Amino acid sequence: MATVYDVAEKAGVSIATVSRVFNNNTVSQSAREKVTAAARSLGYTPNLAARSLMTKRTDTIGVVLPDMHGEFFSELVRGIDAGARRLGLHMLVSCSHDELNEMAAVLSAMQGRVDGVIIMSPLIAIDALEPHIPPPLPAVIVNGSGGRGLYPEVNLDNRAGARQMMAHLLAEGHRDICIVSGPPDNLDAEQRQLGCVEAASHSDCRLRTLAGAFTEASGYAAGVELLAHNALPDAVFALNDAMAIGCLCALAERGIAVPEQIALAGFDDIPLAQYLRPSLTTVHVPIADLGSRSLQRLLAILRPGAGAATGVLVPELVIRDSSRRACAPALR
Amino acid sequence: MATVYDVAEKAGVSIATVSRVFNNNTVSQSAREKVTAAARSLGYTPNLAARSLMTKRTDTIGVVLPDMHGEFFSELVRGIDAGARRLGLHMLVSCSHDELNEMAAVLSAMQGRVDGVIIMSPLIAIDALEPHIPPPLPAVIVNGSGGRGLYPEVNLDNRAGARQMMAHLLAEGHRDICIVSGPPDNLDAEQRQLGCVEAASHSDCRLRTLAGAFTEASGYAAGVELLAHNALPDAVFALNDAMAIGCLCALAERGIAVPEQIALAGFDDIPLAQYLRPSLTTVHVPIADLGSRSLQRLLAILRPGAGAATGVLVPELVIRDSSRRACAPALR
DNA sequence: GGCGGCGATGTAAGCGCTTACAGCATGCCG
DNA sequence: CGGCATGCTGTAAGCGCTTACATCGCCGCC
Repeated sequence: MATVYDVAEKAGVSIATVSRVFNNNTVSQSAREKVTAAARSLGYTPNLAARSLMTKRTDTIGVVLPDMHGEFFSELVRGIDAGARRLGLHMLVSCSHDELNEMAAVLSAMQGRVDGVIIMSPLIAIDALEPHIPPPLPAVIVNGSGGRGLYPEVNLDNRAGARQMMAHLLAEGHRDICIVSGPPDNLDAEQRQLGCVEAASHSDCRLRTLAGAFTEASGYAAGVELLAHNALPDAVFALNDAMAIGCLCALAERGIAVPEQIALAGFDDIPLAQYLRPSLTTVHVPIADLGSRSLQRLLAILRPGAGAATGVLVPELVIRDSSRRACAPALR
Repeated sequence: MATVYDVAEKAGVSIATVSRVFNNNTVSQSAREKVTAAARSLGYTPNLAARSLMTKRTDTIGVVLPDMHGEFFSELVRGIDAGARRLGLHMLVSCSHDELNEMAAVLSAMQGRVDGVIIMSPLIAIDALEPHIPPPLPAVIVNGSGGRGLYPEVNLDNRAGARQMMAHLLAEGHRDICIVSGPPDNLDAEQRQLGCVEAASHSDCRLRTLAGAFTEASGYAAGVELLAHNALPDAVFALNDAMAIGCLCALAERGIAVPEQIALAGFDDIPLAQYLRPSLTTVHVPIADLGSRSLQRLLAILRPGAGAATGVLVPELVIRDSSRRACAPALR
């Protein structure tokens, strides 16, 4: 690999000038041209390790994620990557961390490789995690409430989303609503559930809960369990779309018509939600926004001056067929 | 930040000894203990830029991906990440590259940051891409056929998968089959289509093609178009599951029963394929394997000695309800 | 008892880069 | 015409680390 010395020699200038050319510093036009030509002909690329040894920057941000499947993961990463690339930053990703130790290990391994991290940790409470974030490492927490305010957070207002859905179901006249919950200890799931309870407490609604785990299989199981009892609820609110799909499958197998006999709703608005039969009423979560927003937040720390955006995203109710009052089935 | 000098001083040894402790070289037990203690008390972490300046390694591998949504992306990354973490490697990810220039830019930016790259490029032909891979950068190509053999490839045998599905549909007695194709120039799509044509040519089957784009919406559109003609085919084979779902939606809206009036099949076996009504016959693609396999391949270059696994993964036919011969609907 | 061998340690030389500082024209002002 | 600000360039130091090489005991053996 060619170095600044090779380029300098070939261009007939000093290494300082070469460096200046590659850092957009003040260099005469003629020198700049000589250097660029020499660099190209030698196939020179600055050695980034050496550079970051001097500059103390890596131009890389770390992304530490839990064990996520499907859309959520991809969208979030896309959201971050899009922003990062625009800013000339790279993205060091590490996923599938559901345990504090793993998380801590990854965070300490990232130290020195990244200028800052975006951490998503729906299972591990932030206050437990905070001591494991190496102090000099700027960090932003995504969707994990409960920090002591040491790190900026970007949160999705799961509670508000759940409240909206409940309000909709109540408005449709449902008074016996069954929730299919998320995995225990999952913060998103907890917040969604809380929203439901809040909304229900302001009404004369009966609320039951069935255990779920954010997977299609657990939704299916919940559907089966539902059918085992003789009294069917008016509506089922699965706390994510995957479970709603599993549940829908169970109901359809037993010949229960949705929404005629029972209304169904999900949460997340995954792309195919609108292509289910019936199309699924759900809460739209702007996942990519969550990613780009957290990047902005991180950037506000790394490059002071840039203003930070707000840290709360409010999801939006999307009403489709699966929750509509029994009537002529609409076409999509 | 503390350096080797600080630790050396505090431990009363030389910097070489400190370095040796952190690189598992021969050091006396007593020295090792003194150094570890000093390091911990100072919160010392080796500076990775300096280290890789010396060692010429970054312990990081690059992952360059196209614009992918949904499962595929997450699963692939999970497959790679799982293997990488086990080996103490990091993962620099860059996604959403559908254009040669972007791809080239990212590859050159990765040079020096990674020890090797895994490239997936279903839209850009490999022989066009190869000149843009910086020569010193070890690379593995995932699922992009057509290279000149300069780089090892890990491929999914899309063609074999499509042939299997066609064989199944033919065995079920379908002789008028409609394919919903993938995006133009997408290599996976092309291979799948080729497999279909091959299989059909050995039979007395009539094959039609409708344009698709691997999205639910395009599948829906294809379904609508299908219904516009009066002669419905016996079976629809959507070249991925997302389109099959869209198509199913269009058929259901018009009251066409699947599989009674028309059989339907997809490709990919996304997790929820089995939770559709009817459950979707599809071709199972071991995506995470694709990721871990390509990592293995890359490793075989980086750490010679480790044997490389084979580079072709054969997908597996998964027969569910959507293609079954008209009969009593099975329960899942 | 001297000597080769061996294992642990220290010394010092860089890895390739950025950047403070100094040097050197050049041009302008007094 | 001297002096000084200005703009470009070169010199050299040093970022924090690894590692070749030299050093130094120390042991066992001839």
